[in-house]
Amino acid sequence: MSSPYTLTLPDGSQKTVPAGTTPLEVARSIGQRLADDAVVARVNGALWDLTRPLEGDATLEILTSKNPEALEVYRHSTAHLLAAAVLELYPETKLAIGPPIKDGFYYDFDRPVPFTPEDLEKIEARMREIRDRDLAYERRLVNKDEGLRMYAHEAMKCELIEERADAVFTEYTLGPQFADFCRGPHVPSTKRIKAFKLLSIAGAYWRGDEKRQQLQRIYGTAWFSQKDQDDYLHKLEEAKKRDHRVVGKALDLISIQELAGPGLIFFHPKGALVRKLLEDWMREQYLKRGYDLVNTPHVMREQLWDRSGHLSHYADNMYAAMELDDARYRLKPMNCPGHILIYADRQRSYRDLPVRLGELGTVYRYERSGTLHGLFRVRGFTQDDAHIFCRPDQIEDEIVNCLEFAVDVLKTYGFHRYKAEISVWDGGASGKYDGTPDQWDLAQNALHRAVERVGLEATVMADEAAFYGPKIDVKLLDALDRPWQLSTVQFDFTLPRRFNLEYVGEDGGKHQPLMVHRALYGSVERFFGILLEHYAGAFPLWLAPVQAMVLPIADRHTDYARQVQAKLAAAGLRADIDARSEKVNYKIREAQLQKIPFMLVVGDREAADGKVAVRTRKGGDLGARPVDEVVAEIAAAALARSSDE
RNA sequence: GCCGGCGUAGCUCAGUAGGUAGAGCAUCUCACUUGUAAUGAGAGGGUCGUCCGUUCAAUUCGGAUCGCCGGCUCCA
Repeated sequence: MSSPYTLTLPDGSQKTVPAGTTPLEVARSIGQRLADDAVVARVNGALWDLTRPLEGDATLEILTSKNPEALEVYRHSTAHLLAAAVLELYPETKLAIGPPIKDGFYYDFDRPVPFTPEDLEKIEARMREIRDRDLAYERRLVNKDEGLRMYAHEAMKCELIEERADAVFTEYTLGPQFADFCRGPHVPSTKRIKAFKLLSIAGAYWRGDEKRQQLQRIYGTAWFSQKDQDDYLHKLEEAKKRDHRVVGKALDLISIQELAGPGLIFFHPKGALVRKLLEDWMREQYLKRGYDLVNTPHVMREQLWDRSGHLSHYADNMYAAMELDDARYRLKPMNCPGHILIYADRQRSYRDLPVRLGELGTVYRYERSGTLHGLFRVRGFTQDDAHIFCRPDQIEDEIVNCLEFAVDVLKTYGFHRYKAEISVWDGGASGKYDGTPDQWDLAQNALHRAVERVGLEATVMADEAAFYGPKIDVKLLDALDRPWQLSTVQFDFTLPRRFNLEYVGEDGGKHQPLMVHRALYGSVERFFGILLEHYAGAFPLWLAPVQAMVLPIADRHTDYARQVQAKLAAAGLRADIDARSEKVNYKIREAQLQKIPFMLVVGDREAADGKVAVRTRKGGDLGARPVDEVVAEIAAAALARSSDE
């Protein structure tokens, strides 16, 4: 029992230590710096408190602030600090859970009186006070029955203990008052916690279930150093500045009108122009890639939605029926039934397949008011929606084509980091999925093989498929490393059956085609918003609503400026002229704020020599050059659709 | 939908312990004719989101409602 332990360290070396040694002591024996920098240990693969004695031979790794898992532990400990501060200030508060999350942590509380922003300051101050007391995070073993009695006043904790705890569970204390049912591990003591800040208060449902009580969640951020935290807060500020709602307003691209209703987007002239470019590009691609463009009505009889199953599965998200003289009509929430009707309008031969029907289809969905968000979550939006009907032997190629198309979209718009998620079923165990095991196998295999063929990095999400079929989603990281979901390719085993879709096979018999939904921008509105944030409003040349602004220095240069503008227009460029009687500095500032790619300054010298002084929004003053040369160059750059400038 | 916060000029925001409001920018007018990120002066502009209530009096207090923001839930 008291025989020494043999520890295996990450470099493969071995170390013998007395029984009951803690990881922290081991770290110290290696070096004081390591001990100072240590946050948590990994013992036999599991995270372990630095101060928890080892229990036998083990592999041991000391995790320092360089390790992402250590940061999670650190944030979890900060969450405990928050809870301890809240209980000191507001002892009647009940605890729910307080996990680390990306960039920080939160803790959920139940308290009759809501927290206010002023409370947040008080709590944060108290956290610092407790931190300075340097209390230890002490791990204690508690017998389950005894624990339930100890936590009797904490109903939510009891619920968790009942559900998660073994016969003996662990709790972590912080000083004499605070104890929390918790798996741990934690940093050794509160003085380890350096930089943190409480950020916001929000409502959250107990266990994420909206039928249960609503708790108050306090969000915070925590970092190993003040600098890391400052960088993070700075990044938040930057993100705020490129918020598409702010930029969209500043550049006069879009608006949402209260009189018209929430979640409904108005595209102003410049926004509409950019949108047209996005749509034109997409339609061009459809035709190039063998899709047929179709258009389907915006309102259709309710029977159609009954047949498609939307009425029974999706009615909550649909606008209410309109009574017309002969029937009830519904605004379309999806384009698929319309495309299906076109497919089914005539008999299809196996030779006709694949049939690819595409539409920029505007759909309306009733989204709950609290979920609306700028262009990202709206009630009316346009999907670049296509449905592919094909034979089983074609499906893999079709998926490959969809994925290549999706990657092309990403590259065209300047997104270089992305990955795929394949959502599969649970194997049929739950019975919640439609379709036969054969269908699921066929479809999921096709998805996996297609991902491999395209060379996409993909993760498999078990039991995340839609009930009607597996899918693959493409997610991207934008200029600020924020993830967005973009393209989606989804199998549908349900609709072909509901609409009795058929084709006549080689054998003369009738067969059911496979059907795939796919949208690459997803929603044009949302994609527009993502682009706005990605580029911070500075659209690349080919998308910029105004590509060049001609700036006459004085009124006498206006005529020459118009000639320059005419040349730009003749080259197919969108050029404006700022002929106001203002100083050049003023005009430049405005053009710059409008993120116009090229400013062409013309004064006496340029007018005399047939030149323009070129200024780019990024590069500043580039000097004077012949007009024709400059126009040709800009036109060529626009045509190249470079995503960077 | 739920929890919390917010709603004052086109924009960003100040203000009134209840006595019908103010700045900067923008707009308009005039002067300046300008050389790479804001020329100066003057003028116009708000039923203080909407409705109801309390009050001699409400932008201010109370209630309702609409919208927005941060989350939760849900999702393209």
